[in-house]
Amino acid sequence: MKAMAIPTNSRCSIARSLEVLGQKWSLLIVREAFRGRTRFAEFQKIGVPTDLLASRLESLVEAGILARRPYREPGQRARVEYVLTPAGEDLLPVLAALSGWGDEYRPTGHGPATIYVDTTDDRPVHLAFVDEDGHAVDPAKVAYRRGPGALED
Amino acid sequence: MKAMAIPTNSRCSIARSLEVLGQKWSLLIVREAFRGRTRFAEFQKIGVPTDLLASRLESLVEAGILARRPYREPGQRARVEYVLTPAGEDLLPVLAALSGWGDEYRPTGHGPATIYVDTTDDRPVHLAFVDEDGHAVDPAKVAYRRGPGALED
DNA sequence: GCTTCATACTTGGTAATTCAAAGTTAGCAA
DNA sequence: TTGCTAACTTTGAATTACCAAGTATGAAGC
Repeated sequence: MKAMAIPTNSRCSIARSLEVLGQKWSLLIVREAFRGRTRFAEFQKIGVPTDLLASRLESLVEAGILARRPYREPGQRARVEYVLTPAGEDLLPVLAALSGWGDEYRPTGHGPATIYVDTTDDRPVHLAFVDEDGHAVDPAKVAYRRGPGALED
Repeated sequence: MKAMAIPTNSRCSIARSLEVLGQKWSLLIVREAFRGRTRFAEFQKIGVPTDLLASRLESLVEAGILARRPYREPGQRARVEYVLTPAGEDLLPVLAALSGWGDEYRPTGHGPATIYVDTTDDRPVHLAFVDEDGHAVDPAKVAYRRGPGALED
């Protein structure tokens, strides 16, 4: 139970997100959480060393991405499992962006291992930039600009 | 000039993307490239140690995200700079997803440092899941599913 | 020709992080 | 009291990151 505080000092929201998510295994643990995994032993299957898994779960809980939830199997002692919080659920676009890019530029030849669907009708959806009316815009026309919170440099 | 090969072995496209992008500083270097930075000395300003910067630039070039381009300032020797390739440009959704999440869940109180705009009319855009007709769908209804390239487990 | 300068890296030493494997803890059951 | 299981800790070696200093290249000025 060591400190492990994650400082939040950058003006850049990408850098701040990466303070939590940029550590090795963090996003893969979140991915497993989206796949319905909740328990230490289940997360372990992705190959993360157990000491790091314990440390990353602690960071993700501290960052509000996962929440500890007690559970008890019949005839077993009480234990804890880890479930996505709303902040964790909102990481789905990050995973979708990474998998979309990986499918396009680092393909395996087996097709995508993950797809994203609208659960109301099971139709596939994908990430896109949309305008204020909710209509997709040409991604080639989208640019990165400085916002109100940007510093000079 | 050492080897630095990046293996691509995972069936998961998120893991494959992270083989390149998950290394420390990689995504921040890409972010700077989107801000128009191209030169070693410019990238250095974000605080990355020079040995890592050299190593990351090499990885990003090897991954096809950046390309080396010779240039020459008047009265100076020929040098190289680093520009985004199409594969690199297509990382914009990854940055947008990370900054969107960071703005919401790790805010600074100064407003977003980065916004994304449609360059045809300068109107703000944001990332969303869209259906095949290009219409935004409720993000709470989107789920992660296994695709054709997934392995059993 | 020799020195100076700027940019783009290397190198060397140290600190921090990651890894694999083994050990620990807590409570339940036989 | 012993064994069992899931969830961690600990240990020590390997890798990676960090910082400061140094090197390489070629143009320009003297």
